[in-house]
Amino acid sequence: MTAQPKSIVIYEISKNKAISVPLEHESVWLSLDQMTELLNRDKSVVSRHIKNIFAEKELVRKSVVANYATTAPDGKTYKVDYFNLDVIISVGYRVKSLRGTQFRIWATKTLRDYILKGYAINKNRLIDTGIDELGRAVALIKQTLDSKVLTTVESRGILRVITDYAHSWVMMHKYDEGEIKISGKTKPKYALTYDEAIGFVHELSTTLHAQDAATKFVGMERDDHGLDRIIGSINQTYGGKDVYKTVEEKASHLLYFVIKDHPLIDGNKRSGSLLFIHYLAMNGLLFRQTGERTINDNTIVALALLISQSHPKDKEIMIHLITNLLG
DNA sequence: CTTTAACTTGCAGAACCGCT
DNA sequence: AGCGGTTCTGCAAGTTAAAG
Repeated sequence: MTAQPKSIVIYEISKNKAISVPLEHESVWLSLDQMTELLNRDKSVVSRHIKNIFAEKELVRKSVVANYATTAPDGKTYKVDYFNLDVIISVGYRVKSLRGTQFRIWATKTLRDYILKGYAINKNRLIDTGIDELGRAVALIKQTLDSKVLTTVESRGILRVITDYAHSWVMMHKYDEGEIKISGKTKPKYALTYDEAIGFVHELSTTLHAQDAATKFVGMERDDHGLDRIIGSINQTYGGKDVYKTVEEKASHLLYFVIKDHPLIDGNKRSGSLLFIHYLAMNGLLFRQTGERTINDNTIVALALLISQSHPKDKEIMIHLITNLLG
């Protein structure tokens, strides 16, 4: 495996010096030489610490080491061991130096929360590429969602990844932008009606029941006309103008309201997602000109989970997030 | 077989810790 | 303060592996 890892600066030593920590395969990997620089110690010292870490069975070698090929100045390639975050932190704790101390403080503070996700994000990166990062988070869980039936523990874990991620994203944006604007530029040409919507919901519940994948309450309306109200509100006009002007905006609110207001006894996430997809499709926004989906099923699953976990005060940022993903 | 780079090991000094 | 022990450290000298 050859790797020229994408670098992200995450560890600032001082105002004008920082160490680049490469991100690869959803984790952080450093070679011996890089750790030497990071921790400001002789290579032999780092080497010895690593050896001890494995000798003392603090970590198991094969689960934390990757073998890459690097190209030396002479053009030859050598195999170099890359050590993951666990090793970097372990060595960091053994090294006695100012650098080591700083690293430990930084690692404990900054990294711990991100280890779960497998990668670290610094503030600027988060602001610049927040939406891409969510996409990455979604991609990360994609395999899991695709490949197997989830246990409760696993789905909780995945949920935590999404919500943790979303939380940081929300915080950063709130802090740095102050105000959130809702985007989108597609004019609606199709309006969803209640009858149509409830038809879809019933269809969904029939399908799910046929697959034995739902309780009998899925698709059953609560008795407060919630769904009707939601559809009314996304079609709502004020002074002859739509309150929500674009398809992106309307679709986002539709998804958000169905999940958050739970007009159905059960199956709100699934129904909301279905109506969301339907609404996008009818307004020609589900597919790009290339025929590729604007928003794939996994992303919608992630969004649905995210919305259901989100705090009501973060409604605008959720809407913002969805409209951006549609953009 | 030689060169080169990556990595390990031997060694001695320094810092530290608990104990007397 | 002095002692024995441990851990960490850099240097120098080693081994290992890739490739001409």
